[in-house]
Amino acid sequence: MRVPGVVFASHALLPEAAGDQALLQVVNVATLPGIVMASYAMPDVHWGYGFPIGGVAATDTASGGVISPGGVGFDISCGVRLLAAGDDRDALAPHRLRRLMDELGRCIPRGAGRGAVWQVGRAELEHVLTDGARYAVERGHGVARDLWRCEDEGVLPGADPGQVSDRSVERGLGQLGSLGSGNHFLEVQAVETVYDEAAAGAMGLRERQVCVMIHCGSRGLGHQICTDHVRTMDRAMARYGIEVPDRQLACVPVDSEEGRAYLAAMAVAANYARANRQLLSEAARRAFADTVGCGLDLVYDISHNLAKLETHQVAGAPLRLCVHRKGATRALSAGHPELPRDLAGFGQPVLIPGTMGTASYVLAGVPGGGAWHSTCHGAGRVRSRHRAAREVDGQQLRSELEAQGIAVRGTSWRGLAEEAPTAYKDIDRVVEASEGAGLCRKVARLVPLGVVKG
DNA sequence: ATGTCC
Repeated sequence: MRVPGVVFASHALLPEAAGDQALLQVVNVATLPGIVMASYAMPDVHWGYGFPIGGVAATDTASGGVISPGGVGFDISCGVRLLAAGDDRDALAPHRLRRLMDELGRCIPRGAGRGAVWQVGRAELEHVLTDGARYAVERGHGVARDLWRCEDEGVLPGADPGQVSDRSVERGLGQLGSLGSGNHFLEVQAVETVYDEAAAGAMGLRERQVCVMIHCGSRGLGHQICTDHVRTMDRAMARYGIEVPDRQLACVPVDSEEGRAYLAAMAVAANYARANRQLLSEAARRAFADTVGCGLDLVYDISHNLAKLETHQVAGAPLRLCVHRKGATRALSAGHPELPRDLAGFGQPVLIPGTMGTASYVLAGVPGGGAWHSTCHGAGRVRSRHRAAREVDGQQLRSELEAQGIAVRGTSWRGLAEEAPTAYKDIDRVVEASEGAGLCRKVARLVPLGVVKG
């Protein structure tokens, strides 16, 4: 290990599921060339590809620091977007909620492969890949204000479609504006508790308000980009004299041909993911307008799978770092120049999707935030998909959720069972540990009214 | 996460 491993967690949250190698992965990441300060893990840490999910690692770009696709994940720029409705939950009587959920269930494409809100050709897709959500808005899929409330204003700079394989583009063509599967969802929620009135007010949130949370990523396009660049780096590593304890940690110097190629391709996938969430927002807006007649204003949009080049003070000197966040969310403190002007006094909004049927959170960045201003990203899995599918009956789970008043529009019974709340850590404990560790503070807690499940 | 193996 070149640096220590630092795990932010309560004892109860430490990964202990049989065979969960997450803490070994924290150790493995600590061996990467150029890593600075520590290999960090958030309270929702669990076993991932190479890096743990919930891992944060920064490398010094000026002294051979590496970039590793495993430190971003296969679902590049997977993230969350929250929209606030004009209506409060009191206005959403059961029959109106049912109509709304039926319409969302009809118009939100989801599941492996199939369906997209926006059918584009190659030329149009290329604009999406370089200009992300901004291009979607320029083409009428949203309003200018949406972009002010997106991380990076909806566009990650430096995207080069020339670094992306034909196969990646092919996979991306038919999926623009779709949830995908696994833990991805679109939920109708209500604000249950506001912890910080001033911050919530600035974000446009109040108690009892209806919201829409969208959790999805870069679909097959991002997956293919990760696959392609892991293979390239696996072959190139030896030329740079790099050895890693796990082939899944394939990496190259940030400042190398392969490193720059990955970052340019990663930005392509990030822009696809941001446009994807923008298009799904527009579909949700149409469904709300048609069924309950109210609008949806964007609260924020933020990724939890990304590497970014950031300048941080290390031992009193500014260093240009490549900060990998995989299942970890950036959480800038108040006053940072990258924050939207009207939110500058409150810290970066951090959107935490809970497990299906449980709560979700809005958090904010705090001064002195550790781990390069990062915090948790969600509940964190504790049981494998296989085990959850064996132990949970999807149809029974849906009945239980409906009995709690949560409308469910799913895709497959098995997929529903794999995402059972029992397969995940308790989101309340994860958020409590994150706040307790000084990584963020609570702004609001939201509860589900209806879920469209990928 | 992922046309859950080109």
